[in-house]
Amino acid sequence: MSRPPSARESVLDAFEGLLVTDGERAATMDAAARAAGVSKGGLLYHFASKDALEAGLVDRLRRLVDSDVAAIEAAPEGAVAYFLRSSVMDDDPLDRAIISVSRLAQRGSGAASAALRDMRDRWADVLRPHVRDDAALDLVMLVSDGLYFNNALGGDAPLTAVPSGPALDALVALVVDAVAP
Amino acid sequence: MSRPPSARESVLDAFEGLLVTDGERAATMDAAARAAGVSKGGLLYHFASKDALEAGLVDRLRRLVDSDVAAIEAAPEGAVAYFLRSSVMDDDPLDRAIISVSRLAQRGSGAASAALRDMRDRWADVLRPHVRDDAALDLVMLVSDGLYFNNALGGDAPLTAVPSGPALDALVALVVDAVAP
DNA sequence: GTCTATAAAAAGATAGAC
DNA sequence: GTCTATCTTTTTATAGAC
Repeated sequence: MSRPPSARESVLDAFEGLLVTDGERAATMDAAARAAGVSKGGLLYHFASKDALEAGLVDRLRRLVDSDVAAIEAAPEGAVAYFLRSSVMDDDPLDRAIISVSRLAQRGSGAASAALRDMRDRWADVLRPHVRDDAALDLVMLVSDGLYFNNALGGDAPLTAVPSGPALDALVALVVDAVAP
Repeated sequence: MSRPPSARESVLDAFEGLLVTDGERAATMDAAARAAGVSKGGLLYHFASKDALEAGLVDRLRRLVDSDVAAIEAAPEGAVAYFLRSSVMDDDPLDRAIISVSRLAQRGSGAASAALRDMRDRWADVLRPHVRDDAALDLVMLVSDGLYFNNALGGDAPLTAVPSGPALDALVALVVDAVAP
C-alpha cells in the first residue's frame, strides 16, 4: 500500500486504458505491454497470465468502490442526488475501473461479473435508507445503470447524449422527488 | 423478403445465439458454422467475412426495431408503460438482437454502435409526445437502458435481479406517475 | 452452394539470458 | 525485474474440388 511497484501500476493503467478507449478486442497482453513501455516478458513478471491481469483490475475496482460508498454516505446534498450525479461518467478512476471491468465481464470473466454485482449490492445497501420503498430503490439503481450503460457501450461516442448541466439538474430533481421517503 | 435462404438464416441465428449465451469471445466464424451445422466454407459463401456476418445481425436489428416502434405507438396500456415492460429481457427476437448487437458494439463495431444509437433515437421520438418534458423523457429512457444493461452484462446471471411481477408493476407505476404530461 | 485443406496472422504462454 | 526468442493454439481468410 505504501510503495506500489511502478511498472506494475503502469501495466494496469495501460490495460485499463486500452479496455476503456479501444474496447475489449484491443486489450491484449501484447498491446498492454507496448502501451506501458515494457516487454511482454516484463509484463508477465508482474502478471503471470491474462487472468492475473484481469484480477488486478478487479481488485482496483473493489478498492475504489470502498471509497465511493463512504462518499455517498457522507454527501451533504443527499445520498441519492450525489449517487446519480456521480453515475455520469467523468473519466475519474472509479469510472474508468467500472467501464474496464464491464468490458471484462462481457468477455466472460466471472470474477468481473461478480465484482460488478457486488458493487451494485453495496450501492443498494447504502441507498436503501434514503428512499421510500423497494420500487424507489429500483428506480434509482436503474437510472444509474442507464447512465453507465450509455458510456460502457460504443467505444467512440456515447450511445446517447447523457444529460448534463440543466438537463441533469432536472433529471436529478425529478428522481429525488419521486423516491423521497 | 419472401424466400430467405435457409442456411443463411441458420448461420445468423447461430451467431446471434453464441453472442447472447456465450459472449463475444465465443462468437467466432468457426463456432457459428459448427452451431449452424455447416462448414466454414459454407458459412463464407453466405457471409464473405466477419464484418459481413456482423452486418447481417445489424440489419436484422433494424428490421425488428421497425415493428417495435409500431407496437409502442399502438399499445393500449400507454406507450411509456408498454415500453418499460418490454425493456425487461424476455428472450424474444428483438431482445436477442439488441443483446447480440450490444456485444458487437463492445467489440468495437462502429456499425453496431450506430444501429443502437439509431434505435434509441427512434424510441425517444415515439415516446416524446407521451411524457411531460425532456427530463421525463430522459428518465424513461435511462430506466429502460438500465433494464437492458442488467441483461447485457454478465453472460451467466443478470447483474442484478431485474424487477418482475409486483416489483415491476410498482416500478412502472412510479415512473408513469412521475413522467405523465 | 457446400465442402476440405491450408495459409497467414495474432494471441497467450514458456524458457532462459542478462 | 526486465529482456529476447520461441512454441502452441486460435481465428480469419483463401484456393480450389465436388
